[in-house]
Amino acid sequence: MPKIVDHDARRAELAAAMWRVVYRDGVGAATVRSIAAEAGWSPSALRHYFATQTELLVFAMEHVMAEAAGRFTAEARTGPSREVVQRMLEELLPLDRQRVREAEVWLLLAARAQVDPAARERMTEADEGVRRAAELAVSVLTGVQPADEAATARLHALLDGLTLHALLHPDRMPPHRIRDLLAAHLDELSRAGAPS
Amino acid sequence: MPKIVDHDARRAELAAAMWRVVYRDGVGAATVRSIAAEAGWSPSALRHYFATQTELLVFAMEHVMAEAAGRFTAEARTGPSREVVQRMLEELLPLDRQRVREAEVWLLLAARAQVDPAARERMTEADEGVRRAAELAVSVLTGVQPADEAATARLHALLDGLTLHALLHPDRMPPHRIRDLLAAHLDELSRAGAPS
DNA sequence: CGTCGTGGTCGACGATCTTGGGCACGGGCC
DNA sequence: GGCCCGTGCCCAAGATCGTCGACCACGACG
Repeated sequence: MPKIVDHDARRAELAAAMWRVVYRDGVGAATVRSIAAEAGWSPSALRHYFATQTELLVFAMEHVMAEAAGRFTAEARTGPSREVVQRMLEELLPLDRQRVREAEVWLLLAARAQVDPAARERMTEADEGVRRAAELAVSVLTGVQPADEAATARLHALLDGLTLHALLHPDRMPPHRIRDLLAAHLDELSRAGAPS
Repeated sequence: MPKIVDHDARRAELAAAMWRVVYRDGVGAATVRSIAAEAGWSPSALRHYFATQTELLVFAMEHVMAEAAGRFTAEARTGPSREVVQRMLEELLPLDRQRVREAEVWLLLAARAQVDPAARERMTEADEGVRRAAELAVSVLTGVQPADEAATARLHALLDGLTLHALLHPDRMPPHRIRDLLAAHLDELSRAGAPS
């Protein structure tokens, strides 16, 4: 049998090349050609590992989502306190330049999901992670198990809305303001759960 | 001097043609060529009224935003009650097929704003309208003048987050659920403002 | 009635993603 | 050790997109 390469490793390598391009030049530069050049291959080589550009974007997005999940499960291990919950959710928000760039890719995929059916279904997994984080936060802050479904959905929407505003108006929505608004919402959740 | 046409009228006509295409075939079909064909002109003719595609999108988006504003200032004229505020904000949410399509264009512009500087600044006006609506709602529900700034920003983020989720998971976020979640948030605002 | 600027079309350019055909390399088998 | 054939990879072309430049036509003004 012929030459054998580790497909999973190659896919991870290509995703890493894409993130290098995105971090350095922005999401606008994330073209198939530039990513291939960054990785040192021809554009056609990408097709052996990602049939379409959307697949590459989704794969790369899932990768950073998994990293974020790792960050906040590490946080959660220290115990489900109020501060831990806040830091956990902050891991999902674009509070530094790198995560702003990641959020740009997320937004690009959201827009593409309106057109590309493949992006639509695979995006679902991505923000299921955010939903679960919101669920955990609500459950911890209100002390109710299972977490209130409506409160979870509202927190989830708030997180994505804050992300969107951070991208659209970075001047009006600097990191500390995002943190404050999130804290205000979490405060209300705590009050609602423990009215005493 | 040569032939004279009403530029503003022509621009409105082109925007109307674009919305016909979007309503019928989705935002993915909103290409320069298809819009020109819908309007009955050559693609180059658009350039006399919109230098770039982004300009057309922004203009068309501003048009429907103005319509929405008209709808809810009509509502507001009946008096700033709790029900009026809810209906006013519901005008801004994708609760029917037509406004889902409008929200798709909004999302497309948001993604494009990450790349196209022209889209970025002009998008600002668009969601300033949403921000003002949120401000009015907060002021009415809490009975505090001027409206609490943080509460306004949170409501604004919630509105955009709900819109996003309605687009990404229409099955998990049907219209009545959007309404319920909004109502829950408005209830909390009322309680916070009038604790007695 | 002539002029010239505006309105409009055609064609082309550059960039994009995607696809098909072909070359090379190298591991398995005799 | 030498031959196969399948995998990996590239080149070039196709399709579609937004944008631009050159050109034609019409019509209002002088």
